[in-house]
Order: sequence, then structure tokens, then C-alpha cells
Amino acid sequence: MSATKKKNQVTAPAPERRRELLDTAAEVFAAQGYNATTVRKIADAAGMLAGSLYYHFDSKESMLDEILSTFLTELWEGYDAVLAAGLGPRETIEALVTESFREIDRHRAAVAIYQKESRHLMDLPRFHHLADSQRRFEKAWLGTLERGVADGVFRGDLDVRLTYRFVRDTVWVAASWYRPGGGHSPEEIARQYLSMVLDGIAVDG
Amino acid sequence: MSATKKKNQVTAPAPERRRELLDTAAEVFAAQGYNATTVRKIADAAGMLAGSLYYHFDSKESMLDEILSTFLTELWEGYDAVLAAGLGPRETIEALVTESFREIDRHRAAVAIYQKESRHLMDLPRFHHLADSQRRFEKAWLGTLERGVADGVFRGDLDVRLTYRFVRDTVWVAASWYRPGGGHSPEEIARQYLSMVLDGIAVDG
Amino acid sequence: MSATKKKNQVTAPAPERRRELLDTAAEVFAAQGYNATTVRKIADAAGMLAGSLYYHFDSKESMLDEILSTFLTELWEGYDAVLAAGLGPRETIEALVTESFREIDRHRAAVAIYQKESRHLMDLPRFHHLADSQRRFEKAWLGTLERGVADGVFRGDLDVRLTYRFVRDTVWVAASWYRPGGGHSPEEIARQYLSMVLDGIAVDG
Amino acid sequence: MSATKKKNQVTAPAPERRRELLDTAAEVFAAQGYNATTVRKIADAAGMLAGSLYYHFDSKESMLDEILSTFLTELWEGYDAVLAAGLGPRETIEALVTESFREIDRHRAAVAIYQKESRHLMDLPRFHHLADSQRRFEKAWLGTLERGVADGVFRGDLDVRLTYRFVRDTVWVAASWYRPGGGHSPEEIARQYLSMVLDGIAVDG
DNA sequence: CATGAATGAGACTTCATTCAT
DNA sequence: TATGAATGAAGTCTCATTCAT
Repeated sequence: MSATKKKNQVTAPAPERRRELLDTAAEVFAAQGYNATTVRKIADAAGMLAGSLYYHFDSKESMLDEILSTFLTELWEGYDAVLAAGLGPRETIEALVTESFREIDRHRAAVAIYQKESRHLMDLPRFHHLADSQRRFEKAWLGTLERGVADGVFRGDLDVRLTYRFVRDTVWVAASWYRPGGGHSPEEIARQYLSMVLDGIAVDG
Repeated sequence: MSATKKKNQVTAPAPERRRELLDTAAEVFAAQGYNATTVRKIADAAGMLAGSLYYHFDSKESMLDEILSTFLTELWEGYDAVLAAGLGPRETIEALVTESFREIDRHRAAVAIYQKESRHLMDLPRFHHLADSQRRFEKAWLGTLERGVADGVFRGDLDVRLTYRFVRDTVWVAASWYRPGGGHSPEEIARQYLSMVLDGIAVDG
Repeated sequence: MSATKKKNQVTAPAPERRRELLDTAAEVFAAQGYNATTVRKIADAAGMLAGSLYYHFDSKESMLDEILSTFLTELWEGYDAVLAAGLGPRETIEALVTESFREIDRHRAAVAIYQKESRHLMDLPRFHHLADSQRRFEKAWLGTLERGVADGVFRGDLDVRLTYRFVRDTVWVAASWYRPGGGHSPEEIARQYLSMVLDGIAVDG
Repeated sequence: MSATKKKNQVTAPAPERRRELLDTAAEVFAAQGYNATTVRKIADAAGMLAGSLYYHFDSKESMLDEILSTFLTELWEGYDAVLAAGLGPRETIEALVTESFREIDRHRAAVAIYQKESRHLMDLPRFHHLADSQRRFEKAWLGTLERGVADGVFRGDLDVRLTYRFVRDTVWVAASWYRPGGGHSPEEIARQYLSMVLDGIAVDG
């Protein structure tokens, strides 16, 4: 599915165990918060003892790092494809929102963690890269919105920065309640969100 | 409710100091997260030693409780006034959004804490009241939206539950970046948000 | 006795507690080795719980650092006084050996720790200063020996470097068996050691 | 004694590999200290995984035991030969010192480990034999020195116990800096050490 | 009111050891 | 013989909390 899948010969090289454990950890981090999650809780959820996790990972922090990095890598693959497609501003926003909901669908836990923890994680040297990602992110969205205002497809009477935050938050907080396989596909949710964001919820418009 | 509990000391109350300390604590909780905040950090920010805080408060948890309860009490005063005013659905939504941004302005730290921590706090007996509040909250917003759809002032082609989450998230996440006194008054932000939520960001529509 | 004694007013400022605890820790480190010494053992010896030590010290390593640094600081005070006195090579060696036994008398535990642990501690960034000290040390002794050979007071038919190691080790390993108050004063031991080192143990010479 | 214990496996002995691994282990123990040496470090140095060592040895402790026992066995072979030769006190001392440097040359790592760890190892039941060895050792040296004083070949004005420690330490600490093949042969070092110990480093005397 | 010192529970982590393959 | 994965005990350290002064 993703770019990191490897062959599965005889005598399993088992990078899948890592991935399994990271998925488990991400789930617990998302549910309880990184700090409130003890290594023991992760181990319990994985059916092993706390110390055993250290055979696979250096530290609790490195698990978090790997979870977030994996997510961000995939996110940027998707975003970069969209941004390179040469679409108009409205179509770009539509594609970015759709891609975002797909990522939420794939990495729900990672996104939820990112939402809750990224702000104060950025203070730690190890997580400086989150700030870089954030800047690229802002540049992509804000630039597209500004292009849209210039092209006359987005309203010019609004504070663009406020609009940017509005759209950004609106999309990503969805990770806090979204459950994959729950009636709405990511594309369906994206379509409805886009409809609200672009045209509003009021009748007439 | 629990916000008015007194300490089991013999000496005088000292209400000012208490509020100062809670404001300090709320600021630190919001910046670093409740779990990552040590009592010592709060004490540092308040210019005292960790142990000294226990003259004023029973526990770290009781500080959190008092911070959130104070905020929710004021929030509901405002909401209840709006809901009792007998406005139409659109005007109700407008008034609730405006009131919400006023609360964010007044209790930024508390709102940010609430956003980040309420989900898992609800699991603790002491914070069950957060779930009650959440249910009342949902009832107020969802009910108003449904009334608006029935009245034909809000679009009927959208999933109303999704719309509820959209409006709710859209408003409250603002607490994560809002800084009082930063160019936009709460009323101005409310107006722009409402404009986006109701009419969309696209030209024409 | 040493340069760090402070006044003992009312409401003790208690830097003595630190010193007491460090003395206790040094004793245990010396007896069991740094790595084999658990923080709990130190705390037991001090009559408190393991965690309580962290009110006074940042870490087990910082205790070790402070123990060694205090010793080395005092050692160099003594050595520098000797080296600045403008004595002849033989008198300098005599004074250095005597001063060394005085330091062993005062800082037996620290010296024993230094002997056992300094070599591999130097690999840790925090303990790089031990290597500096070692170089100064070598310079002082080796230089004096070479001066003595040039002046004709020390034998020229020996490898000076070997002689340096011989004298150095000979003096400092004494810390591994020396017990203060055990019959011999440091000056008495110094005199006998010097007699052996300078004139040999064989009759005639 | 315990050095010849076999593993409880069914397969072949493999004596070479065993010795190689012990040499590797001894090197690491000497460099980092027994406690600070993890089984994983030994395995790394041997090019295998930590668990694999347990095919060859029962435990980390048994490796240490075998290293020290092998050394002590050989040491006593040499010492016993010297002591049985019926030499005079001075010649006995000379022969013991020379033999000691030969052992340091052959078992540098083991000697270094012995120096650093024997004191507190003696507390463990498994290593009580070190105390026996130490007592025999003291008897051999101290006895020879006393015989020499009685015969008038060693000075009688020195504390004989102090002299014993002086000679003993003087020889064995050399293991902490000696590197085989480094310019001086063990016999050459022995000759210089003996010259210093017997006749002193001062000219004339 | 506040400090200084301590407690005790529990967190993260390390490591010798085991064992199926 | 060796590997990969896990165990379980123990170690260092953190932190909310208490309490005499």
C-alpha cells in the first residue's frame, strides 16, 4: 500500500512487527495522549511486557517520532502530487482537502496525535522537523488561497490568514472524531466539507 | 460547583491570590498539556515553591477542575441567555458563535485545555460533568441546526451531524491560535467566521 | 578544615547536608564501585529513600562528578603551592608525595574512586576534565623527575617514563588500603614511602 | 577448577572458540569494568548476538570466573616454581617480580580485572577462592621480605607490612598501563622495577 | 503563607537470561 | 551454533503530595 512494504520471503525479516507495534502505540497515544500513555499500556495492548518493546525501539519518544514521520512522509507525497498537478486554485483546494481526508482515513491515530501534541513537541530538538513541515503546509494552503483571491474565485473581503486557519483546522480536527469504516468514505466527507467551506451552510448563499 | 470548595485550613480565604494562581496554572496547562505540566512548573511561574501551592489547592487535579468548571459555568450563562432569547435558527447560530468567541477571548487557556484534555478526562469520575456539558452542548447546536433545516434557512442536502461537527470544530479550535489583543476583536472574528460558515469562501456560490 | 566550610547561623542554610550525603555516597562508591552502587544503597546509607536524593542532586553521575571535582580542586591547591615554592627536584618530589598522602588522608574515598573509575570515565563528555587534570599531573611529576635527572639527583640510567609511573602508582594505590586513624599518620607513611622510593628497600644501596 | 566446567548441551566441545571468546570478554571487562560491561558489548566484540554467548557459557559471571581462574592457575604455577627453588630472599623477590611481569604480559586483561574487581568480588560466595589466593600471595611475599630482613639483605628500619604493600602495588598496577609489544619486554620492565624497588631512584642513596 | 526536605508510587529504561527455530 | 524475540528483575529518575518549621 505504502512505499515501505518489503518482500516476504522465507524466514520473515519482520519489519511488519515494527509496524504492528507502531500501529498499536499510535492507537494508545491517540486515545490517551502521549504523556498519559505509559510504556506499559502500549505493551499491554501489544500483548507483551514493557521492557520487550525496547528490543524493537530505542525509546517511547522514538516510537512517537516514527509514527509522526511516517505519517508526514506519506502526507507530503500526496500533497506534492496535488501541488505539482498544475490545477487552478479552487481545484487545488478541493484536491488538498480530499487528500487530507484520505490521510486521516489512513493515519487517523497519527493525525490525532499530531493535532494534540505537535505544538509543544516542536520545542524538543528531536521534533524540530515538525515546524518545518508546518511551514511548508502553511505555504501550500495560504499560497493557494491567495492565488484564488487574485483569480477572483475566492472572496476577497475576508482576512486570508483567518481563512487559512479556518480551512486548515476545519479539515484536520475531523481526525478527532473520524472512525474509518463508519458510514462515510473519506471522499464523501471531503465532498460535504468542501461544499460547506466553499458555499456555506445557509440556503440561498 | 466544585469550583467553590474551600481548603481545610483555619485561616482566611484570600480570593484574589487563588484566581491569580489558577490563571497561571491554566496558562501552563494550555501551553504544555496537563500531564506534561508538573506542579513545580506552575509554582515556578507563580514565583513560589511546589509545596506552597498546596496551601491554596488540594491537588493538581483540583486546579484543573476549578479552571474548567469556572469556564463552563460562564459559558453556560452566556449560552443559556442566547437560547432563552427566542431567536430564529440563523440568529441563534450567529449569537452562539459570537458568544463562543467572547468566551475564547475571556478564557483562552481554559478553552485550549478543554479542547485537548476533555475527551480522556471524561473517563475520570471527577470529570464526568464534562460529558454532561458536552451533551447539552450538542443538543443546543444540533437542535438549532435541525430547526434551521426544517425552516429552510439551512441547507437540507448536508448530513446534519457532519454539519454540527463542522461548525463546532470550526469555532472552538480557534482557541489554539487566538491571542487576545491581537488585531481582531472576538466580535470581528465571529463575524468573519460566520460569513465563511454561512456563505462559504467561494465567490458566487 | 577545608576551604568550603561555612558559617552555621540560625535557620541552617544547610549546604552541609549536601556534603554529608556526598561523603556517604563517596564511601559507598569506593567500597562497591560506581556502577555496582545503586542509588538505593546510597540512600540506605544516608537513612532516606532513593528518590529523596534527587532533591539534593540531579543524578547519580552528578554526585560522582561533585565528589571527584571537590577532591581534584583541593589536590591542585596543594600541588600548586608545592610547585610554586621553588624547591629543588628532590625536595619537590618529597613535598608532592607528602601532599599526596595528606590528600589520601582527607579524601580517601574520592581517591579510591578516582583510581578505579577515572580511566573509563574520561570517555564520557562530562568527565573530560579528568583527562586535563591527568595531563597537568603528568607534567608536574615527569617534569620534576627530568629536572632531577638533569641535576644529577635522580638516576639517569632508568626510563624516566617508567619511573614516573612507578612513583605515581606507588603513591596513589595506597588509597585502596589506607584507613585514616590507623596507626600511621599520612606524614609518617609519606616518609617511609619516600625512603623506599628514593633509597630502595635493599640494605647497602 | 570452575574453569573446566562444561555446558549442559549435547553437541561438541569447541575449545578454541571458547578461549577466543574469553579473551574478547576479558578485554572488554578490563577496558570498561565488569559491571559496566554488558553481555551485548562482549557479543558485539565477538561478532555475534548476545543470546548466542549462552551456548558457550552459563552466565556472564562464569565468564569472569573462568578468566580469573585461568590467570590465577597459571600465576601460581609460576610462583610455586619460584618458591620451591630454594633461593635466597633477594633472589626470590627478584624472581617473583620477574614472574609477575611475565604474567602481566600474558594475562594483561585478567590482571587488570583482578586489580579492579577482586576486592568486592570476594564478597560473593562464588569468588571466595580469590580471598584464599590473596592470603597465599601475602604469605609468600611477606614471608620472603621478613626472611630478608632477618638475613640482613633488606632494611630493618621500615614497617615490613608497608614494604609488602609497596612492592605488591608497585608491580601489579603496571597492568593498568602495560601494553604487550610496547618497547619494553616484561623482563626489561622487571629489571628496571627491581632496580628502583631495591636501590631507589635517588643517586648515591 | 511559604519553605525545605522528604515520601512513595510509578515512570522509562537496561540487561542478563531463555528458548523456539 | 547462531538468531530473533521475548521475559522479568532491577535500576535511575520524576513527581504529586505531605509536613514540621
